[in-house]
Amino acid sequence: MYYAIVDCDNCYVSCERVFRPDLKDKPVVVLSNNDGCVVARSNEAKKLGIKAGLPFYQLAGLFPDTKIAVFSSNYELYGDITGRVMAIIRDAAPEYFRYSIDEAFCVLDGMDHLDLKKWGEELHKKILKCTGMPVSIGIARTKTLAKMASHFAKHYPGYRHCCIIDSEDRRRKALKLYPIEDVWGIGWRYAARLSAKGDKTASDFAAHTKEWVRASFNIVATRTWMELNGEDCIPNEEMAKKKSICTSRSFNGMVKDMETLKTHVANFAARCSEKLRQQDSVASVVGVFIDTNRFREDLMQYSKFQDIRLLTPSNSTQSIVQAASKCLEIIYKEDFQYKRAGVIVMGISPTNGIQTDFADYDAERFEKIKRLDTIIDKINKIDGTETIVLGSQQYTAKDGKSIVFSDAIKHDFKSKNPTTRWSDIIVLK
DNA sequence: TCTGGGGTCCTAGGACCC
DNA sequence: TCTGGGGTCCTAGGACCC
Repeated sequence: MYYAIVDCDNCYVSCERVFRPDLKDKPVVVLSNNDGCVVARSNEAKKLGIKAGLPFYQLAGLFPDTKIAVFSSNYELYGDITGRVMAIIRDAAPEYFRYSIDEAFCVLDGMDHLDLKKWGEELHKKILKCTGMPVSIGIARTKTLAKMASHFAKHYPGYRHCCIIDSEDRRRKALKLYPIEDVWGIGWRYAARLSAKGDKTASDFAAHTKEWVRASFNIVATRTWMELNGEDCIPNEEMAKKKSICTSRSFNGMVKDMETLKTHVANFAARCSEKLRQQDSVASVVGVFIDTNRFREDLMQYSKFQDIRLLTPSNSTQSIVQAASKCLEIIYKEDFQYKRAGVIVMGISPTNGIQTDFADYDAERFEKIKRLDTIIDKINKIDGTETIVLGSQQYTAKDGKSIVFSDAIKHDFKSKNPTTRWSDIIVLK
C-alpha cells in the first residue's frame, strides 16, 4: 500500500497567478495580514533571495532595482481555489485527507497493481487544467518518504511533477541525497543537534539505532526514524479531526482601550463560531489571549490567556462572542499597549448529541438562534463576508461611521474575488 | 510607523489522593 | 516525627508542521 502527498506549488502565489497570467515567470510575493511580512514567494522571488517572513517594509530597500509583484493576502480566494483542487483529489483517490490549506494525503489502498507514477502525472495534469494550480506529487510506502519524494518532484523537472519511491534501492538513494534539515518531522533545532554530531543527510539519521534515537530525542522523532526506514507508523486518524480552532491577528498599530480591543475580540469570536458551523460542530470551551508587542523591548510587556467553559456546548455567534468578552474582561489591564489578540475554541464535538445543561436550556430560543446564524451565514456567503455582523463587531471610524473588521485592517494590494463574490466577477464584453 | 496565523503532540514537574 | 511509593490530573514549555 502506498501514500501520495499532493502539494500545491507556492500556493498563494499560484492562486493569484490564476487571474494574472501575465505574472508567470516573474517575481511575485504575497503578504500576511496587515501587509506585515512575506508569507509566499514565487520561484523567481526565492531565487532573488527574498526570505519567508521578511518584513514588507524592508523589501523595497533590499531590492531597489527589481520589479516585484506584491499582493495582500486574500484568503477567500485561496480557500476557494484550493477547495477545487481538493475536490479533484477526492475523485482521484480511494481515500484522502486534507493536511493543510495546500496539501492532501491520499491513501492508495488497492492500487499497487497500477502504474502509480502515471496516475500521479495524470492527476497533476488534471488539476492544472481544471484549476490553474500546479502541484507536486510524492508517492511512497510511508508518509515521511512520500513527503521526501514530493520535494524531488518539485525541484527536478525530469520527474514531470510526480516522484515515486517504490524500491529499496530508490529509498536508499533518496535518503542519501536528502539534507537532514528538510526531513518532515525534523525541525531546525533537531537538525542543528544532529548536524553537530555529523549527520548531514536523512541517510545518516536513518543509520542510527532506534534505541539511540529514542534516548536522544522523543517518541515523535523515533517515528520519523521508523518512517524513513520504510515502516509506516503515523496513523491516518492523527491528521483527521481538529481539536481546537483559533482566530487571531496582529493589529495595525497598537491598541490601548478596552472598547477597541473588545470589538477585535468579538470579531475573532464570530469567526470561530462561523468555522465551527462550517464543520458542523460545537465547542464547550472558549478562550482569549492578548499580547503586547514583543519587538518593542522599550515597552512594558504583558501576555495572558483565559478560558471559560460554556454551560452548553455551542456554535452560536452570540454565545461565543459573549463568552470571549467575559474572558477579555478578566485579563485586560490598562496601561499596556496591545499588539495582538486571539480567540480559541476547544472541546469540539459534532453538533448532534449536544449535552445540554438543563438549567440553561430553552428549546425555543435555541432554535431561533440557530436559524438566525444559518441565515446570516448564507447571506455572508452569497454577498461576501461581513455583509451582516453583530453590533459588537462594528468599529467606529474616524469620521464617525461604522466599519467592519476587514476595513479596519491594512491590505493595500488585495486582488479581487472573481470566484466567490458576485461584485468581483469580471464581465467580458 | 511597519516585523503572520493556525494547528498538534510530548514531557517534566507540581498538586493531590491513597 | 519522618518517610514511602504509586497513580492521576493539570499546566507550562518546548518541539514540530504548514
